[in-house]
Amino acid sequence: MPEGHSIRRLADQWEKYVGQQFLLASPQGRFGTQAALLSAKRLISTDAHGKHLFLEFEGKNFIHIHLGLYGAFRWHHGTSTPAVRGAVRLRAVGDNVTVDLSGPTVCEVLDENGKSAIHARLGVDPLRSEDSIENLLPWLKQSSWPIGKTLLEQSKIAGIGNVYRAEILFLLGLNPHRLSSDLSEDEWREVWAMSRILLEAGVRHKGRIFTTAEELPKPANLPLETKFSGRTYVYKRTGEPCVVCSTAVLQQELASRTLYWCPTCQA
DNA sequence: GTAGGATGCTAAC
DNA sequence: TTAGCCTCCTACG
Repeated sequence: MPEGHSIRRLADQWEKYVGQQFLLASPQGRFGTQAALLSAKRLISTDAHGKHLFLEFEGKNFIHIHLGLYGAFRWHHGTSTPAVRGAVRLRAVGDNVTVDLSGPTVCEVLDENGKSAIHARLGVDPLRSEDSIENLLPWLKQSSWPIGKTLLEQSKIAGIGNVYRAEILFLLGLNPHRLSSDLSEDEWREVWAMSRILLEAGVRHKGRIFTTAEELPKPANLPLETKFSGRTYVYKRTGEPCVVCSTAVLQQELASRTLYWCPTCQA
């Protein structure tokens, strides 16, 4: 689940508890010392940038979390504290909620400078309304990276993962191997706009990626009244007929991740 | 019921 | 470059 939309959603969920005190513990042990340090402090604010989540506690201390591939939060509403299930790195107990975090790639406490350093190495985020792709255009114009690689590069564009990469490129009919410098500025603006639309939809759909949803933009030349059997157009659909042209969807490695695409629609 | 891959990154080598 | 994280989902039987 954890592409940028999931992290934004988590920040929104935590936002409801701003002002509350949390008792922090690390049942698994790996976050024990730092949990003790911040335990019983009030939650001050939340922030999400790309796939990184920040929870600010009193004293300008930030818990920085990156879920990686497996990481997950489990929310238990109510006053009873449930038994720990699995390897829980961080348990936060508030007035009316218990939140368990397991399997993150990163869970650490940072000060303001540490947080700034993370922001500094992340690119523009389609879910941060103040961000735009305009300042990145000069870099894109001279980049020889294929766009399928650029979209996953968190230091340039933050928040897009492997599912959204495949779906964004398919919806716009872009060949993933085209060079970043080969796209016009307007094409990059379209990529940005589509990224925004899809990630925002992911937040609305409770963190589920559902790019074929009715209200979303459709690929060009989509036959009328097409019925979809899945939540994505090409992601994880190797060998299945493309919904537009019936060509078999291809699978191929690009930037160390499995890319799915239609060689006809994305010629 | 079980096996295996994955929406991703870090740290060790 | 590779192992590790340690969970969830899907495909298979």
